[in-house]
This record gives sequence, C-alpha cells and structure tokens, in this order.
Amino acid sequence: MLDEQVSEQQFYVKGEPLFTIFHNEAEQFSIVKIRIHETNTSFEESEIVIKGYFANLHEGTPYLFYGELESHIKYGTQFAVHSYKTFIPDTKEGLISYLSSDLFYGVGKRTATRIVNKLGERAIEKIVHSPHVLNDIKGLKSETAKNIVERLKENQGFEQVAIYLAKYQVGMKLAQKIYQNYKDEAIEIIATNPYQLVFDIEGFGFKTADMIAQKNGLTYDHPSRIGAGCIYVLQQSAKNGHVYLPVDLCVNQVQKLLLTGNDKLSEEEIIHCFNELNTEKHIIIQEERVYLPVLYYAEDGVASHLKRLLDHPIEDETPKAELLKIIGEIEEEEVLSYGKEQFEAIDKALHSKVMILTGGPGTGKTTVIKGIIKAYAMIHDLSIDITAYDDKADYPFVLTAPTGRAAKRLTESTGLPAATIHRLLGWDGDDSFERDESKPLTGKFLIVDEFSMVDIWLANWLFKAIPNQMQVLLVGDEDQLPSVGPGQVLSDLLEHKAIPFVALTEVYRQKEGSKIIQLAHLIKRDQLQVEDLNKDRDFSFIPCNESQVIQVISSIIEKALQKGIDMKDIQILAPMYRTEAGIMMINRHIQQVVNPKTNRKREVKMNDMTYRVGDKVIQLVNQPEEGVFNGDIGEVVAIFKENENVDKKEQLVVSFDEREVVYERKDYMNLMHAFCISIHKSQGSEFPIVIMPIVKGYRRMLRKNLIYTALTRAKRSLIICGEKQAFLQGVKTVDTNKRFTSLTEKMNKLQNVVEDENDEEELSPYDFMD
DNA sequence: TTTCGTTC
Repeated sequence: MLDEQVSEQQFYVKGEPLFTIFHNEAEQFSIVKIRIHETNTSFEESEIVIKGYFANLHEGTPYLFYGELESHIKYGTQFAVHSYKTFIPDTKEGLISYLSSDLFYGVGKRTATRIVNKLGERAIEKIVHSPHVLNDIKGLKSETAKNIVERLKENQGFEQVAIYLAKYQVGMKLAQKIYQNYKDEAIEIIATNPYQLVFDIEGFGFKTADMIAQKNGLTYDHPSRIGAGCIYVLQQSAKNGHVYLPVDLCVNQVQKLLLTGNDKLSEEEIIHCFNELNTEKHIIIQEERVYLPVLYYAEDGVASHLKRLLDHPIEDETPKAELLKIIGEIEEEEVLSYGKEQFEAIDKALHSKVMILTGGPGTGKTTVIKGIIKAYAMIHDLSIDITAYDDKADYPFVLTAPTGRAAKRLTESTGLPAATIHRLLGWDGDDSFERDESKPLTGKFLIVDEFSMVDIWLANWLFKAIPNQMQVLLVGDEDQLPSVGPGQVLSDLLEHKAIPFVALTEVYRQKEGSKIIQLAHLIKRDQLQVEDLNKDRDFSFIPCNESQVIQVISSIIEKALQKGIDMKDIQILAPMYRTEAGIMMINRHIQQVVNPKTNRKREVKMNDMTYRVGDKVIQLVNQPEEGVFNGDIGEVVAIFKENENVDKKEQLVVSFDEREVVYERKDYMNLMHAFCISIHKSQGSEFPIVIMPIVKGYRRMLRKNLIYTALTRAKRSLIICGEKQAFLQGVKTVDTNKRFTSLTEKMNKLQNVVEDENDEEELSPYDFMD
C-alpha cells in the first residue's frame, strides 16, 4: 500500500481512468478502462481494464495502481488492483502542473507555483494534514483554499483510510466499507474508538479493534469495549454454527474474553451492558437467548416466509390415476422403474407447495428430481427445453444449489440449467442480494439441491425471493456435515412437522449385503460395535498407530496400482491438514509413491510444494467461465517453460475430465494436491475406492456426521486404517457442540399464532433489515 | 478444526 512497502517486484500501472465498465455500489467494486501512462508489467497495449475496490476514480486524473495481471477467458487480460493512490508528481514542476490542472478550480500556474515554493515537494501531504498552511499563500482566496483541501480530501480520503488500515492488515474491501460509513471522520473514529467499528462494520472484528486501541494508547476500560466484546462472542459462536447463545453462557464467555489480569467483570456489569445493547438493537435478547440481529431476523424471516408459502397452497390437484399413467410413461422413456418410496416422493412433491426430500447416497434423489420435473412438465403441458422459451424468465424450472460444484452436478444429472444460490439471487458481494420480495424469482418450480449446506442467512434470502405461487422442493441429506454458516436449517425444518417430507432410505446403487451401506446405517442408528469392523468383501480395517498411517496407506496404494487399479479411482480422505497423519503429509508421501520424481517428468516448485506432470490436484475456487469449480479434481498433464509459449510465462496445464485449464504461477494457489483431500471437501462427491485414516490425533475433528460423510463417499470399496478406538469414539460423538438454533420453535409458534388469531396482520420483522 | 459464495 505504502511507498515503503512497494518492493521492486511489485507490478504497477500508472494511468488515467477513461470510463467505468461496471460498478457495484454496495461494495464499491469497479471495473474501469485505463489509459496507461507507464507500467512495469509485460502488458504492451495503451489501454487496459482494471478491477478492484475503488472510491470514485476521477476521469483524467492520474493514479498509480498496484496489483497483478490476470487473464480472463472472456474479457482477456485485466489488471487486478490490490492497492492504489492518486499519482502525485514528486518534482516541483510536476506538482505545479498538478495543482494548476482542472482538478483544482481557481488555481492557476502562478498560485500553484507559490504554493509549491512555500510548502515544498511534500505540499499535498502538508495541505491534507493541516489545511491552515494555505492561509499564508499570497493571492489565494480562502474559498479557493477550501476547494483545494476538499478536492484533495475527496480524492485522497479513501486512500488515507486504506493506508492507515493497512497497518492493521485490513484490506481494501473492508477499508472501502469503513470509508463509505464514516467518510472524512474515519481515521478519527478508528483512532479514538475502534470498538465502534465492531458495531457499525460487518466483518470488522473485536481483535482488530483491540489491537488498534492498544497501539493508540487506549485503555481496557474504554466504555465501548464490553459491548464490542459481547458482539465478538456472538460472532465467534456464529462461526461455530450457533444462531444464538443462552444468556448465562454468553455472560460467561464475555467475562472470559475481557478478563485482564485478575480483574474480572461482574455479571451485573455485563448484564447491564447487554440490556443497553438490546435497547440500541445491537443485539436482541428474547427468552433468555442472545442473538446478533442479522441472525435473529434471518431466522424470523425463514419462519415467516415459509409460513407465507404454505398459506398459498397449490390449486390444481392431479388425480392419482393420471399421475400413475404419467409416471408410467416416464419410466418407459427413462428405462427404469421407481421404487415405492420414490413414487411417493414424486407424488407428494407434485402435490405439495413446499416439500423436503432427504436421503443418503445411492437412494436415488437425482432420479426422483428428474421424475418430478418430467411429471410436472407433462401435467402442465410445458416444455423442459429452455430454448423453447423466447423469454428465459418464462422457463418454469429453477434449479439451484449452495455450491458451484453442486450446481454443476445438478446441471449434469438433469440436463437443465442450474446456478448457485448466490448467482440466482444476484449477490451484491456484501450482505444483500438483488432478488427479494420486491423483485422475486420467476418460474413455477424451484428445486434446491444439497440443502443441508444452506445456512440460516442464505435460507432467509432465498425464501424471501420466492413468490407466493412458486412450488418448492428442498433436497438434502441431513446426516451429512452441517452448513458452514450458522444454523441447521434442514434439520430444523424436518423437526417442524408441518412441512411435508419424504425420506428415501432404500439403497439402489449398492447390492444388498454391502458392508459400507451396513456400516453407514449402524452409525446412523448409533449401533456400531467393534465386531462390525471385521473384514468383508468391500471393507477392511487395518489397525495401525498414527506414525504408521502413511506407510500403511502407501503399501495399500502400491498393491492397488500393481493390480492395475487407476489412481483416479482411489481417494484418500482425512479430516485435517496438519498433524503427523494430516492431509499435507499424506499428499507429500503419496506423491512419491504414485508419481515419483524422474528425469523425464517436468515439475515446478511453489513454496514447499512440487507439482509434477501426473499429479492429482484439486481446484480450490470457482471459475465458472472455464467450467471448473471449487472441489473439482484433475491431473497435471503438462508443464511449459517460459520460453515455450507465446505468453512467455511458465504454465501448468490441468485436465479435468474433458476440460483443460491453464494455470500461470500466480494461479497455483488455486490448486492443491489431491491424492488425499479433506472430508469436508469430499462432500457431494463419490469415489470407487476410499482409503480413510482414523487416529486419535484427529480427535478434535472426529464426529459422527464427519465419519458418516467420509464412508458414504465409497462406492465400491472402503479401507480404513488406524485406531479402532478412535473410530468407535468418533462415531459416538454427536456434533461436539450442538448448535443453538430456534427456527423450529419460531415456526411452531408462528403456526399457532396465526391459527388462533386468523385476522391478525402478520408481523414483518425483516422490515428492519437493509 | 473444517468450511461457502460475484460483478464486465
């Protein structure tokens, strides 16, 4: 950000904005065309597109942008800006022409010269810092002086804030939010009461505030500190999945957090602070529960929007006989026959305003989704082919999922377009979406896959955007890992009995007698015994301790490869990255076994990782333009040296199924080795052979749903190696900390309230939300 | 201790 931090290798583009291509108001994100004055990048044209978080850039004013080139598949080469500043000349002549430019109305060459002569080469800095230095300039009207200061501040306000915050590792995006909120007062507020930012700026944490406070010599008895600490405790608990905290637990944690030396805050002091925060709506206390407002209103929103949808039942009821006929036709077309549960699921989904479909892997959720879509189309005489609709908004089916990969899979399995929920709703990149009750989704039938991954905040935005007449199907597996964000929406909705649901339990994919499926069921029902781990046709447990894990996995894989099994079909799954038997170490060693260094194989080094032709790798971010998504697994198929291609860049080519993606050095961080991947990342994928180490060293991660998720990834065969005790302990551990949520309760209440007082007008708590 | 999502 600062000059002194600008190393020689840092790339810059100096130039002036020509016009704005795209601007996102919510987070001040812009894409702008720039005329290049000078650059140390390899870019040779005279104009370039830059993108980043900018306050309003002035056309015609020179700026210095720091960042790096990136190649966008659709828009070509662009410059991603990490930081920037108005370019202020550092010579007297330059300064004079800068000050006498059109930017400063009323300042001519003569006045500019006087200013520079008087104030020197750091004139601008001095003016911004203490405007009164302009008082003594001969011939400068006070009005003009005021203009200069305002223009400079306007131009530099954000830059100053960004520079100030960079010292505390606060990036451009957050700096932009802070500047938009406080404008010129930003630095003053940050320096005197950083705790205020915890309340006002989403994403600004207590720890940062505490650090800034310390550096600015503020003491621990700052009046805003307890309140900020309370918000922090709630934010942390949200990270652990909780929607609220019970009051006593919250008090306790605040006490622990704010403990300085032996000085413990009294419970009374903290409760007093809670009440104040409650009055100011910084937190919401209800029935001995403490909520962050966003989460409180999100939960309320989900409950009332579901209620709203359920209050608008679907009208046309297809007679059973007709449905039977239609489903028969579909079975013929698809060459399959639906099981009893599957038929029930299709039938119920077609007749329900909102339905939940659950089921583990292999129970045919996708088959049922396809059946529902086809049957719906036939009943309503609609085309499934999107090209048959002139206006895409008329397309009746809306398919979505919480992750890019899940959306892609949904597209592949149904042949229909699907998008992430974020894309569907038009995320603004910050804390809201384009689609809501005033601009709802279009279409007739909404299908949300992998619903167990949807948190309470996203669920609220999704339901908010569903119009009254739209039919909804939520699909998920409640035994898998809970959402990253707070809440357990799927489980809570299932708990609330008023929403129709069908649970698919019959496994079609694996033959009866599959030990893998049997183990999954035993774990689900908490009935697993040590003798259930005995060897079977598709299962084995190889006992070993933590330090032997890697050796055991290596020899399993060596044997498998000798038998001619493809490494593509073998997936190692582990719960965590570090530790002796963690993902990092496993990858490092398995690479040597599966794809060792040879003279002929090319390789590149990145930090302490070596990527070699033939390596199995996993993509870590969505790149929808290139059809690659977070979690996709591929293989390094080629490495090009700098002198071997027109771009003069080292390149690594990864093949994902049919698709090949080219990575330059700076993109390597979007990749990781994938001989072993985390169980979390494996969610939603399946592999013929799964090798799963389980040792006590993983204990903080070992939980029932994690192990269940891992072992249900295996289609053909499962090999566990490690300590039986750790495994048995793990499957007994139900989510170490139960999530505090009140969605079910809110829905039950809402149902009763409306039943009792039919004419009562409905509350809309989300009126308060922005 | 793990983990998600955009904009031309």
